[in-house]
Amino acid sequence: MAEIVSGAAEETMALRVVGALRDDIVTMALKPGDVISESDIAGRYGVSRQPVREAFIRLAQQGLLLIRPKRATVVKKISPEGVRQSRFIRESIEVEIIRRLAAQAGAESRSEMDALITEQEAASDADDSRRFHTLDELFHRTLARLASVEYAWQLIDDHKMQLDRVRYLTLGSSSSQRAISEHKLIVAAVAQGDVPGAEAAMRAHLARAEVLLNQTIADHPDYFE
Amino acid sequence: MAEIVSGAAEETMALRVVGALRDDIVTMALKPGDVISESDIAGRYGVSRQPVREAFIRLAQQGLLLIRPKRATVVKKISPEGVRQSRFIRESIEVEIIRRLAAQAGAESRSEMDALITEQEAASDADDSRRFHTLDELFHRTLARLASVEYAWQLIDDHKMQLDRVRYLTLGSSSSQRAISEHKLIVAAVAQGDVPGAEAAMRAHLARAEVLLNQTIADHPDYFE
DNA sequence: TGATCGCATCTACCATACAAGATTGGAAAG
DNA sequence: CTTTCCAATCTTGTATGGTAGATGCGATCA
Repeated sequence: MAEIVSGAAEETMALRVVGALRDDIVTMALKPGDVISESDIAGRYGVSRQPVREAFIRLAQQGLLLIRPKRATVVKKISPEGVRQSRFIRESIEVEIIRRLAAQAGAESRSEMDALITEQEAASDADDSRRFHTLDELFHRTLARLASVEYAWQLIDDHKMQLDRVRYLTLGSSSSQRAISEHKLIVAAVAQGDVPGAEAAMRAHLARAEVLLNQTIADHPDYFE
Repeated sequence: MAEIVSGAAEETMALRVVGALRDDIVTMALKPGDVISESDIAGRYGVSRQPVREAFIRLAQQGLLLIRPKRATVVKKISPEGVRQSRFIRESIEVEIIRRLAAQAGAESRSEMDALITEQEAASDADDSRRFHTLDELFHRTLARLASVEYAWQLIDDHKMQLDRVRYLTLGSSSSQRAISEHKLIVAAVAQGDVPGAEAAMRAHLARAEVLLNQTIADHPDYFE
């Protein structure tokens, strides 16, 4: 557990603690079920309990911590049902986004999407999974922006952290190639104005995660409820 | 601004303050743009600044308050774009819900929906707009439950408060009759397994809110950004 | 041996004091 | 009269002490 990066130039101590803890949780440095306390974290980061407490409240609202009053605060275990429903929300919104994109079909949109896919291929060839993850994130966000619903994307960003924890556990399984080919299918359908095709491609792309989820649960049963 | 209802048996002071403030904001007792402070609310409710501060953090994360560090805390003005995008999210999810319901079509589901609509008609005849609002809420939540995505409904419940503020401003305009007939159309389409029909009916039902929004902005321009 | 009670020791919750940035008003200078 | 500047007084941020509830372990008693 490293020191807080003071160079981050965050506004307040509380926000610094929020960022540090969130990173530790998403990257599994703090594992689901781990028990932490205000005093513990406060001492570890060299701040008082007050900003830590506020950080706990924020992270609890985001579903990463579970505050049990007068008892303890624990890193929330991953709820398989919650993951599925978060995925349902994301799928619902992305399908709607794709439908809009396919309907309005911009030429400059096509080139922008193509450029991102090219970058993803480069990252995949270099086995840079971290960069690939970032680009995949950007790909979906770009779809939202092109459909003029970028704000909506921000709204569901919180729930996405649950999915990120699962994704981190599945980092080694190189399914990048399949993801790229699926992205190509989506872009191609959008370019042709093929609404049902684009919708089906997007559903298939997102549905593949279900397999990974079940496998992850089998690999790390104590991280899930 | 009434006293905190101590009979509510809430867990902590902070949660009591959260509930009280949220009600005041949604019911426009605290208007968009109003400036409040921790000391102010603390004195008003007879508690210290600490639980009030935690309440502010929670409400800020839910988008109802805007904390400007070292300056002040204000009731966030309603963002028309935010309302539209929240509605986009809700529409995306509800369309997906209706699609699933229409596909699996349960007989007991039909009777449950019919019962709710009957109650709504009674509330509308009695001009009980508050009860009608509650029943309308229940109707949509029931749809989610019948589609086995009730947890997803909880996830989007936070964003719904933005819409509730707008809805509160449009309470007088008796559009209950139209809402009921629209609900009937949805249920009928679901019962017949008419997927496109159910989808179209749901979109129309939700789209009508856009008209109300524009009218509301015209009526209360200083409540919006 | 086994069960029950009590106390030491955790926890999060709340109150209070202090710190530091931001605002606002008026006074002073032009 | 206008402009500038400073200080009183707001605001939120942080630190710390005390409180009540929950837990766990050990002593005591049946």
